Amino acid sequence: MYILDTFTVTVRIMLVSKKLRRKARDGHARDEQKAQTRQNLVAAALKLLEHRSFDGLSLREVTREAGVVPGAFYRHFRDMEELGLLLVDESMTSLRDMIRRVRAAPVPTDNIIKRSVEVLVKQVHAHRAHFRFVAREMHGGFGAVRQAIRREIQAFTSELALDLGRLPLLNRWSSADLQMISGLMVNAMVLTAAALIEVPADRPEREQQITSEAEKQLRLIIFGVPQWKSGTAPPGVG
Amino acid sequence: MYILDTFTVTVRIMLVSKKLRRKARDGHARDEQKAQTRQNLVAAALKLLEHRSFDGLSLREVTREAGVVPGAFYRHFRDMEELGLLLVDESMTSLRDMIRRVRAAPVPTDNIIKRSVEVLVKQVHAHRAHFRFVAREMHGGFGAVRQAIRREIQAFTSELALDLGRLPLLNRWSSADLQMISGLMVNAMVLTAAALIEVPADRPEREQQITSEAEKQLRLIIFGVPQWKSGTAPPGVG
DNA sequence: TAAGTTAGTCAACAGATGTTCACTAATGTT
DNA sequence: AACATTAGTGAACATCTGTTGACTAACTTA
Repeated sequence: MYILDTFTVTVRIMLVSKKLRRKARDGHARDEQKAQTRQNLVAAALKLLEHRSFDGLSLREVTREAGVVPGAFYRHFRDMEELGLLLVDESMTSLRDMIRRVRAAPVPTDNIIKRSVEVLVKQVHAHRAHFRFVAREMHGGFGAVRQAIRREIQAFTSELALDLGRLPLLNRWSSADLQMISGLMVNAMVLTAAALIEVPADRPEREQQITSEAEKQLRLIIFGVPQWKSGTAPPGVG
Repeated sequence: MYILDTFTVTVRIMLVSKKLRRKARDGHARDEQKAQTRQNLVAAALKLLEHRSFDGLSLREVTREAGVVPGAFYRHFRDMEELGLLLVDESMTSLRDMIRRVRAAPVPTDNIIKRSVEVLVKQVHAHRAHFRFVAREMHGGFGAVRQAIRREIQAFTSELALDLGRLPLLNRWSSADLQMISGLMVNAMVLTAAALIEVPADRPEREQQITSEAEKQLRLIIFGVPQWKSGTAPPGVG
């Protein structure tokens, strides 16, 4: 009886030993541990979103993948929706980093286009899951998430329009037209990213093909501008 | 005892009375009824896909919406996947109808672009659910469906490239370049369709705005072509 | 008219889901 | 050293899921 009780206690301690993952050094061990779990949940979600879309994703799957009991989810998010919106936030940060990187170079450099595509490819590789999430949920079934993404992409497009306005080639265009052009470019970039994500890891030549196509497309868009007059058209076409 | 049995029978008949929906006139009443239910299932799925995406959709939801018991699903499809592939098929027929309609006009007409966008808008209104499905599942989480859509869109793009090659403006371009240009145009059209779908029914001015933006984009793409030489670039840009 | 087919029903199943609750032990605070 | 806080556990719940099988009445065919 005495021995049995001791045994039971021992087992119990082993079962909850996960809590010992980190020891208390500074005065914030608890907050750090919480942040760690929260990030585990986010990472788990992103991993699962490789094969499902967001509204085909269950709360229990996420916690299972994160190595945590279902109820623990509620210590971090009220909803799956709240998780989704956090993912949007994180993902858009990846996008913003990208444009910032392009802008960081001295502006009137040659080869802006080539450089931009290079940065895009690098960023897609570094944040594959984020880009996949954006491309997928941009048209996805989860209303709140979709709308959040659209709003952010809209803002992103406006930023790009401002940048484009500084190029000598484009600095005489109306902001509405610049908006349109940057819209076209953002579309091309998002779809390029989506295509890059689908490339199997063992087929690098497909990737080369996609990037050179993207460069061509961007060139075509930018070079179309001088030829283009709003409202008019060449004979036999527009 | 006697009365009770009669009552039971009566109730039973009422419960299954749904089968009387159609009477036997010609010799195919059964097949017609089956086809009708099948179409109900498809329509139910499309309706539900207005707010969910395909892998967030359950078999039971579909049958419930179609007014049929869950087991009945298997008389028509083996899987949800089979249903999904049928939806792809139906939806792509809508897309093909569209390009056929544009092509039906005498080719060297003026205003090709305006006409194309008009047809696009009409088609989106007529087959809203189909276009939503394509836009959503093109990047969606359900592998088989996504791949089927991509394959069809690829074929669609090639068709368009052929058509473009017949325009006097473009008939000297390599097929690879034509493919690239039509890719750009298909992107713009798909995204335009996606944007049109999101327009609330009570805001027709948003729709006007989207269509005129689409026209501008297509013009820009086509007018960029003469200016554009593969591999070269204007000073300070490419 | 009799016999055969079958679309759809009903009932049951094993399992997965979101959410809640009391509990515990490591952390933080006094 | 005593106290309060809380991240994570474990168990239970009602509900939903996909799939199966036996059954039946409308249809078809002969």
